[in-house]
Amino acid sequence: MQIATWNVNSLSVRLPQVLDWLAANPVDALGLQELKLVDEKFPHEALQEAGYHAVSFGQKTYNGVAILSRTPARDVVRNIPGHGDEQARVIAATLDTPAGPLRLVNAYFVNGQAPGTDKFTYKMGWLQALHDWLRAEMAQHPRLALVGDFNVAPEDRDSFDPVGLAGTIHHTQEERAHFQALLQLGLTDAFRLFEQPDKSFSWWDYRMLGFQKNRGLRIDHILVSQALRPYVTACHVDRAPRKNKQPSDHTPVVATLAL
DNA sequence: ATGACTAATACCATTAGA
Repeated sequence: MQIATWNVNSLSVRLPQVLDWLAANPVDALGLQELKLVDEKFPHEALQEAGYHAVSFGQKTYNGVAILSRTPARDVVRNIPGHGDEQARVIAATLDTPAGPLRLVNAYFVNGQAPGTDKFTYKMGWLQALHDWLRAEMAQHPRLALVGDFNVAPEDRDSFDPVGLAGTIHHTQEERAHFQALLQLGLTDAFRLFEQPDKSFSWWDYRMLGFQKNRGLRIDHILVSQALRPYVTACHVDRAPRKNKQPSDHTPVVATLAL
């Protein structure tokens, strides 16, 4: 089976591209971020016609996440239990595969704007809460994948300019320490299980010909638990949608699992 | 480089993204 993540930067605008992409890439599950719409406006019908069930957690204007899946999702959790949050950033659900259940956690991590800002403080608290909840979630669901827009470039090689951007948002020690803490829960970055091209990124700024110059960051990730890791047979970034007319600034990341 | 794009808002300028 294949699972994927894609920050679409407005599902209303990007729905045709999502449908096109799913037609060409019929993944079993897709985590979407930055829906920027309320649940009442979620395009269930169009996705159903494309062969996908969906569970969504939206809000007006900003944020919003959803899980699309070939089979119905169950035991849906919205946001981090016990962590009060006005922003719709997490949706988790269980998918039943022939080989057993797979727990999928799809998250739109906080951006954080810049170190020293209130938003950065919010990001740190959110990351800690996610970590603490995931520890319990993984104990309950050994076969777990955490996918989404992490808004963290884990290592220097995940940035087009690690020197110039050192210490800036997505590159700070604090953010990277939180990413490492997730790995210490037993999660593995599926992308790095395999040989990858240099300068592999998943986001490029809309400005200054960022994509054309490959001035990007790898901030969209698929992390798998120890129980899932042996089943991962491939993981790649699909740059193709970034070449669309009116693209999202992010592009999908896809992992293949022998499930 | 206080910049550049893109999307949403009950709006024609501001906020947010990363």
